[in-house]
Amino acid sequence: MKRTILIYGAVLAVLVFLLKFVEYRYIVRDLSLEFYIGLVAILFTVIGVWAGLKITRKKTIMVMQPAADFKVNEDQLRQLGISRREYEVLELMARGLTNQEIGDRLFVSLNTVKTHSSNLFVKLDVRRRTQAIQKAKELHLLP
Amino acid sequence: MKRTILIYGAVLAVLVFLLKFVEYRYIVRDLSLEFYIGLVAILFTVIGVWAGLKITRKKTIMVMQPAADFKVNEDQLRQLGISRREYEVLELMARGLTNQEIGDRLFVSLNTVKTHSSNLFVKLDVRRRTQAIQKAKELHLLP
DNA sequence: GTCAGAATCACACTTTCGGGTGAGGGTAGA
DNA sequence: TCTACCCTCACCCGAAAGTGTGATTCTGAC
Repeated sequence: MKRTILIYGAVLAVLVFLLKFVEYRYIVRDLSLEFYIGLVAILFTVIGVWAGLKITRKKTIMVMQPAADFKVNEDQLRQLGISRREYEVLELMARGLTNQEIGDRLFVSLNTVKTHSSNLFVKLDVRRRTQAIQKAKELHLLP
Repeated sequence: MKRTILIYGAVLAVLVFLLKFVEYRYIVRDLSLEFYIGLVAILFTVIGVWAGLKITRKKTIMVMQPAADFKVNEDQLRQLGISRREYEVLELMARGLTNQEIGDRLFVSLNTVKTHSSNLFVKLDVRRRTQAIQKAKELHLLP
């Protein structure tokens, strides 16, 4: 947050400086007032668009979370104690792969995948892979 | 789309007019150049923010659509030749129930559920229930 | 260095799935 | 009526999935 304020302050300072610079050029070069004004207008329109998006982006993402750009709920993952490997297995599971296929993709044995999936089921409190997928989606662990 | 362009054009026209008006006041009233520039800057910053939000809002809403109101794609069901009973099995399958549990709920035997699910897999062109669920969601047969 | 947790694998065993085949009954349309 | 489709069920068999126990290796934190 502090850093954000600093960045915004710096940007503002640069803008003021730029304004003064443009003003200087205007006086020296004798460009038309309209041109000068237009330049400022365009510049600040761009600034406005940028600032507007920057400010609202966080809010927007929160609202659209269920649909488009999905973000893994990592806090939930940590809370449930799901490890990296287990999560990888979960992902492939959700794509409908068999344990053997998952093992092949992750370069581990079938038994290893079974172990991971078993641990996964305990942590997700389910009994079958279909339930695991279901629950993982509810908890925003999967899109 | 045409209306949008018209609206944007009108706004632009108003802005130009406003610009001229402010300019006029500047000349008449003899306000400082800095004040004038500042005014334009603020005005266009606001415009920029507004435009930026306006443009991105539509995208956001469109993206959110699939999540909110789900409607079963019955045409797709008919096209694939999926019967009522098969769809019921598919639904319960997606909830993570075993074939036995599905049978209990639908008051039919395990073998019947197996038959239905087998037919389902052929119609959906998949090999496992996890894939069937996945595909059914892609085809908007399931939420 | 030690210790906890993760990742890896094995093996034996049970349960669940899925494929294939066949078959009987019900219902709606040609 | 006959045909086509749906629903139902059974049996067999093999393939996945899931359980339980135990063991080794590696890594990061203390």
